[in-house]
Amino acid sequence: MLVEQDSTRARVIEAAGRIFAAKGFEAATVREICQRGKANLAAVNYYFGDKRRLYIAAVEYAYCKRAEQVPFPHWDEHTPPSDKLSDFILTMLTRMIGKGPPEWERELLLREVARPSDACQAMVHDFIRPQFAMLEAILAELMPQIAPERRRLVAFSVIGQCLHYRVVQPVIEMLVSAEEFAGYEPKLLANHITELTLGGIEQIVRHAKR
Amino acid sequence: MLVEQDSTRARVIEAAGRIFAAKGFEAATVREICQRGKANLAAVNYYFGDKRRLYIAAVEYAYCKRAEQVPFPHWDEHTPPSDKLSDFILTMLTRMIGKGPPEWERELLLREVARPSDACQAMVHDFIRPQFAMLEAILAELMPQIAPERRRLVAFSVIGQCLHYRVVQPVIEMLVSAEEFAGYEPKLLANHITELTLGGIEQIVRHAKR
DNA sequence: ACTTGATTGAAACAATTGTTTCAATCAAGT
DNA sequence: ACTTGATTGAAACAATTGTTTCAATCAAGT
Repeated sequence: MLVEQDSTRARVIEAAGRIFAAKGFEAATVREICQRGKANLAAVNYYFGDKRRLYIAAVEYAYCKRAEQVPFPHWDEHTPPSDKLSDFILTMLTRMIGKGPPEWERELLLREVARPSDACQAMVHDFIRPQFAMLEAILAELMPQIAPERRRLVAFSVIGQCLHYRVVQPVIEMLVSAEEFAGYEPKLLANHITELTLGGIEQIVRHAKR
Repeated sequence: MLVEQDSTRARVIEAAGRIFAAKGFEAATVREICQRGKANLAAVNYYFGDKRRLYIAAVEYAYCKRAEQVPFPHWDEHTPPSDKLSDFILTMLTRMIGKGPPEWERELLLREVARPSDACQAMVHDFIRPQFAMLEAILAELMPQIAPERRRLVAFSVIGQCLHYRVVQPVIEMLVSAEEFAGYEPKLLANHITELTLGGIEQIVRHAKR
C-alpha cells in the first residue's frame, strides 16, 4: 500500500496515526485528525469511507513503515545461532523501543497487540507472524533437542522481555531513577536480555538431558 | 477503602470496573455503567462527583481486591532465595493471568500500567512498588555480587516474562494452537520462567566473575 | 406521627460526536 | 476555451455524551 508523500490522503493517515496512538480509537475525533492533517472534515469520508477504515489504514501504514525502517540483518550460513538471537533481540528492541520520531508508529502497534481491532489480523499475518517464525527457527538451532512447545515458551520469554520496556514504560519510569532510565538503550537492553536468555537456554538443555 | 456489599455505591464501582476494563475510560459511558449497576444516572454524580473520580475509585478497588485475593506466601529465614523467586513468579502470574472471575480487575490494572491516568500514582505506591521491592530483595540474595542496576534489569526480565502472557494475550492466541494456549496455566508458566531466569542469573554471575 | 437528611428517579442541558450533503474549486485532457 | 471528473469547503444532521437540577421517596431518630 503505497502512500504518496504530501497528498491529502497521506497527511490524514499521518495525523490519524498520531492521534489514534495518543488517545485510542474512541477518544480520537475526526475533527482533530483533519485539522492536524490540514484537510477538510469530509476527507475522511471521501478517502476512507469512515473513521474505522481510516484507523485500519493507519495501523497498516505503521507496521509497514516500522519493518522498512528497521530491517533484520542478513545472516550467512556460518552465523552461529547465538549471534542470530542477539541480532534478533536488538532488532526487535529497536523496532519497538528505539528512540527517535515518529514515536506514534510504535505506540499504535502496541495498542493493537494489546487491544486488537479489525486491523490486528492483517498485522499479525504480515508483521508479527514472520518475526515469530524467525525466532522459532533460531531457537530450533539453539535447542534442537527441546520440544517445540517448550521452545515457544522461550520465544515468548524473549518477546516478553523486549516488549516490556515499552508496554509498561510509564511505570518503569516511576520505579527507577531518571538517569538509570535514560540509560535503557536498545544496545544495553539487548545485551542483557541475550545473556539472560542464553543462560536460561543452557539451563533448560542441561535439565532436559537428565 | 471499604466498600459495602450491596449498596448502590458498591454496585456502581463493580459495574464501572467491568465496563472501564472492557472499553477504556473514554468509550465507557456513565449511562451504561449505571444501567448495569442498577442505579440511577445521578448516582455517579452523587457518590463520586464525576466520571473521572469514579474511574479512580474502580482502579483502587481492583488492586486492593487483587492483592487481597492472591497474597504472597510467608517465608521463614531458611527458605532458599531460588524458592522465593519461584513463589514470587507464581504469585505474580496468578495475580495477573490466573483464571476465574472477576476478570475485569486484571484487565483494568493492565490498562492502568500501560496508559497511566490519575489513578496510577496511588497504584504504583500501594501495589506495584512493594512487589518490585520484594523482587529486588530476592535478587539481592541470589546475586549479591552484581550491581543493583543490573539486578533491576533482571527484575524487569522477570516481570516482563510474566506480564507478557496477559498484555499481548490476543496475539499469543493467534500464534499458538488453541490446545497449546489452553495449557498456559500459572503453574506451568511459572516453572518455565523460574528455570529460564535462574539459568540466566547463573550465566550473569559466571560472566561477572571473570 | 413527625422531622430530617440521605438517596433516588426522571427530565433537561449544553456540548460534542461521526457522517452526509452539495455547491465551489481545481487539474488535466481535448 | 471547454469539458469532465476528482477534490475540497462549509454547513447541517441526528445521535450521544457527561453533567445538573429538583421533586419524589426512603430510612432512621425522636
